[in-house]
Amino acid sequence: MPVEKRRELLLESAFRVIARRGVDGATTRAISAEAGVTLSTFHYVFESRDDLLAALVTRGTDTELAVIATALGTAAAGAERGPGGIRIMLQESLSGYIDGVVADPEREQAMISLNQYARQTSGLAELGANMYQRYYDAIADGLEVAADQAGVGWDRPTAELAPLVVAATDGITLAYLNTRDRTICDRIAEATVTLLLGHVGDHH
Amino acid sequence: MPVEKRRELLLESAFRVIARRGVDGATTRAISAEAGVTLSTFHYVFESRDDLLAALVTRGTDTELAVIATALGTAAAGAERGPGGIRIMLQESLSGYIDGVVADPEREQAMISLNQYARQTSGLAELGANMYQRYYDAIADGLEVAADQAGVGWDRPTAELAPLVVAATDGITLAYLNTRDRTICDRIAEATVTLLLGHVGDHH
DNA sequence: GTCTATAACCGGATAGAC
DNA sequence: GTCTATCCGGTTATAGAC
Repeated sequence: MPVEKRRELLLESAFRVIARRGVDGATTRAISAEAGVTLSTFHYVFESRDDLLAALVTRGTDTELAVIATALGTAAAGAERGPGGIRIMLQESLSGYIDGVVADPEREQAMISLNQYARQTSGLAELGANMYQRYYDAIADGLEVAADQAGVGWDRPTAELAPLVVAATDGITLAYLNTRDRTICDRIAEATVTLLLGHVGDHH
Repeated sequence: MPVEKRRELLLESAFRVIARRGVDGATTRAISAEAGVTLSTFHYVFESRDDLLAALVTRGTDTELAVIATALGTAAAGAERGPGGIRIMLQESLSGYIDGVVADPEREQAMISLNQYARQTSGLAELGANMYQRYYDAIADGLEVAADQAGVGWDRPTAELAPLVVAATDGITLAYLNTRDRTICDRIAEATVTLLLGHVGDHH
């Protein structure tokens, strides 16, 4: 098997192990076993465990951004004109996010675990800071596009609204992971939608 | 030194080590060194590392609840009558929370690390679920008291509003840890206050 | 109660055969 | 490229002296 393929396989295996047992539970042995290869193969592909984890952190950020972008994109595409269009778009985006969390809570566990690892690992810490800025940018973009589509405007820069959305998704994720109660998540989402609608101006 | 005193000392040391290096970095050696005792003393007081961590998780929840209760209590005590009183009380509670996060981000790192550890440790997982429920209860109580004090009411059960507050604090914490930008936290707090004020009824 | 010393184990990483 | 075998450092936990 070519190195590139093995590399991908190992990254996916590592992510699954992290989802179950956290970053510190993701030993080189556990990852290799999950991928069905031996320890030597691991080290043939990656120089070290740290090497794999760094790759996984950047990859995780990128795929997460792609997910956000498509989620916002499809929701925005279906938006009708007027504030009602924005409302529906926001509702669908957030309930779509909740669907994702409920369908695969372990994925979120893994993302949180990786974020935390990055934050307290020198060399990856700046990357974590960047990660949030990129989330903010992506969401600000989505809000912009959606408003254009609906023919409305925001009463302040979307760069100031985006952090509210990210904070809401973080709050939703932690609420679900800790309580496993979707109703609570739906309430947080509903409140977030109301909040954002309060910042919709008459028209662009 | 009596066992009870050593126990407390070791728990505090463990918390500090976790704040710096995470739960997995909190080895028995590191904790013992931080406390200025040897490994054997550790095992004289605690049966095992797992034993200490379990104790720390429950203790962490309790102290956090106490912090919340007093923060809400003092903020509520100073509240004037009418919706304006509620607004000030909410603003002060949240900006006080942000002050705490900014003053000691590592403490929050430790809380997050412990919460995550509890969630994926069998035997402690249920405790994590309980933890959030207790936060909800404490905050619901605080909202109730504050409304009484201000002579107003909420347009729905405070049990439904409390998760919004917890989600907001989670969002604030993660925003700060990842961006180190207090301005963003203040915006999230301000939005949360506005959101909650939207649920204040005319009077109780 | 607290120490030093050590047993038993697990983790990352490498050597060398194939 | 992938394997088996091994080294080595670090970790939990315990034994036994004081």
